[in-house]
Amino acid sequence: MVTTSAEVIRKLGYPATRGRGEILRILAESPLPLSPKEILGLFPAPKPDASTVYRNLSLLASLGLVRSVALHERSRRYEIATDGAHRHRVVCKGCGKIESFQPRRCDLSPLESDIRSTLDFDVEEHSLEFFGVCPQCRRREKGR
Amino acid sequence: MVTTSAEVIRKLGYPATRGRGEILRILAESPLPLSPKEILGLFPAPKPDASTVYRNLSLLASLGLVRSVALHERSRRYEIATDGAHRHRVVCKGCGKIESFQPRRCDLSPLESDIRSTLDFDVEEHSLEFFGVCPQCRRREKGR
DNA sequence: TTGCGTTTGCAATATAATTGCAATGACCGG
DNA sequence: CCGGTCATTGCAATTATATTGCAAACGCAA
Repeated sequence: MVTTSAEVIRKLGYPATRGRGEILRILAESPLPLSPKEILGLFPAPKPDASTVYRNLSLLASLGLVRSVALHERSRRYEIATDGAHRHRVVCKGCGKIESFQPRRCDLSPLESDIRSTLDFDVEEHSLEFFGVCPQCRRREKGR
Repeated sequence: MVTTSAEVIRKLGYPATRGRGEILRILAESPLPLSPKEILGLFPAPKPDASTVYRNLSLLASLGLVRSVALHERSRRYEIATDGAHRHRVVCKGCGKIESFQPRRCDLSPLESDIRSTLDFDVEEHSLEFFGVCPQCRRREKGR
């Protein structure tokens, strides 16, 4: 039995509007985290107002259906959170290119217990991003 | 022999202005990463214009003397990068409290070689932040 | 289909960051 | 120590990003 995103949203107690469904679809189809503006750009006509996109991204994030990704940029980015797969990013310092990858292992539990015992924080999630130079920019740098 | 921050800046080819020295001092004395606005607030009079703070933070970041920290907030934060210590953050989802810590071990090199071999990116740095619930907010949640 | 509570579009507003330009400041050579 | 040069600063305007109030439109349970 398939569970549509609309059903998920309704089960969580909110009306499944067109905007919400589209945002989840757009993010699910994107290999990269998207900014609100990019999401709006990918909306089929009629495009909603930008404020609707912002409001829905906040709601979906608070419901745990999307996740915000911080990449040291001016604007936030969002990714789908419903496919369970935990992903990390590599960002090129030269050209800004973003690549996602799913780590073979991502065992930060020793660190998380450190945090638990030292700071008494319950850690619920983490965000791990890498910054470096992509092949193209490396070649360009070498060439100089 | 002591090396003042002014000397460091000059050696890198830029005039050592008052603003630059103060920013480095303020960040060096802060246990937490600060936003540009917070940094401005900590400036002794006469306070510079906000644009000066932004410009100098960009410059100091490009020189590698400060580092920006992304905590899923609207504004960037900055920390001193000259004390060598690599730090991570734990942010409370309830109240926003930020704690810094220096991990006992932070060995992400297996992940970084993964990235190197799979994506051919040269990884130069990473950013690892944790999000959870602090003791106070946990108590408050339980109490409800 | 109807009614009710939520969401949307729109416009205004808030917040963060960037830029152009004239005046000021840093610092090198003498 | 002083003057000249070039970078930096303050100021004001501008852009980018995000948030909010409110009336009209929509989603959905019965």
